[in-house]
Amino acid sequence: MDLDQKRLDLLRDYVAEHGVLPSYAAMAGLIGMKSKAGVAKFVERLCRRGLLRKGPGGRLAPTRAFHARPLVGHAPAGFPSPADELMEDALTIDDYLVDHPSRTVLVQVRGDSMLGAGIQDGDYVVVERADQAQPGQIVVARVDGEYTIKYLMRDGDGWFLRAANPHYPDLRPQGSLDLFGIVRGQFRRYA
Amino acid sequence: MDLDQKRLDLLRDYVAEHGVLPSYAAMAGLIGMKSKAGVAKFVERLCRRGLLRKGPGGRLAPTRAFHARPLVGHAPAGFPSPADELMEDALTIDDYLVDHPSRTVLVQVRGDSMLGAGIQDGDYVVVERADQAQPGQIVVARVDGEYTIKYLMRDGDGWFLRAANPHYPDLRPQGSLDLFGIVRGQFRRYA
DNA sequence: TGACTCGGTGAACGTTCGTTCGCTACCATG
DNA sequence: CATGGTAGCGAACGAACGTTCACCGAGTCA
Repeated sequence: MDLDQKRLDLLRDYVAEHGVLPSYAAMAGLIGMKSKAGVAKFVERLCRRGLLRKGPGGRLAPTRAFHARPLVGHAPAGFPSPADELMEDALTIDDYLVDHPSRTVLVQVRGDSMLGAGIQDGDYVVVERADQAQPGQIVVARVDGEYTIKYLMRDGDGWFLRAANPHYPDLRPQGSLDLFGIVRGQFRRYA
Repeated sequence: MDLDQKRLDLLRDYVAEHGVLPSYAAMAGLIGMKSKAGVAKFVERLCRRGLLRKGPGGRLAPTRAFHARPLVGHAPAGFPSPADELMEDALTIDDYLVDHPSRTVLVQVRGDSMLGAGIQDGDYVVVERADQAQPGQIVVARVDGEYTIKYLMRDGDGWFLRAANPHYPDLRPQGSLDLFGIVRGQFRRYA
């Protein structure tokens, strides 16, 4: 329904501003209704669409889908008109990049040693704390007292780190190579 | 306080799972208290730290800071021990990448024409819908019926699109060049 | 040792919440 | 025309909510 879509937008704006869903009474004022009963039916429609749900104690909660951004298609493959935002495809950036919130931190990258892997100076990487990783993964490690982002590699002589930029030499730790975490994702903003 | 930090983690996990803050009673069970009054004081401490706040109608709401992920420093410049997570620096990925939620969509990139700008095949870009842009910005545009991601450029002959990959020729639209949106950000996940 | 703060308990209180029910209006379908 | 489904109104209800108050033990400082 088109009217409900308008109301949904108002709801999203409210949540963006206040961080919580409004009470039924407040929602009535928000979306232009006069009775809480009307709101209840509206809410039930949203639940059916999977945008809201009722958690423990009957508390109303927004779902993933509520926060998700529409994913309109591919480029340059020619994607469908953005008008038909069926929300069939949608994703939440944060959820997509972070698997284990409590073990995850962000690190801003300095330098161009990983340029070949699409990681530029100034980019942020999503790092999951870990003390072991697989060869081939991009990791944040401390080697000889300094933190760095590199590919983790292994050969007959043991573990070492390799930049994606061929101008950098491989890094073989003198002592131990201690891992800070595994790079799970990356993001960047344009001016 | 260290104890409150532990409780905060529990709270975050709860919110991650249910999408809403628990009631005071439920929170008591969660963090191991026996009275709602104790919870009220705990909540007040979190409000003072700027992690929660009370919205309209006294409704408790998580703030930006509540959702933010710790930003531990820079690499490879040698960043401070992750132990001192003062949360002084923290950011919310979604907020960082999206300025205008209602005008923003995500598009998955196909092809390597923007490789030089650090945008790889399979990456997602954050696109803000717009029908005009500045020269030099990365845009999604439809040229001769096909959508594509390129630098928007302008010279004496008018507007055209340029790939970051020098193997691709400039794209000069036969008819009009219609803009879909401006690329505001980019993100990617590693296996 | 006394005074004070801080984190927590337990109970009581008034409010606000979401639910429910009956009703009306509209609109498509047969 | 009758019919059934959908959208909203208005009022009433019980339950759950967050607040408040008095009280207690542990730590701290003079």
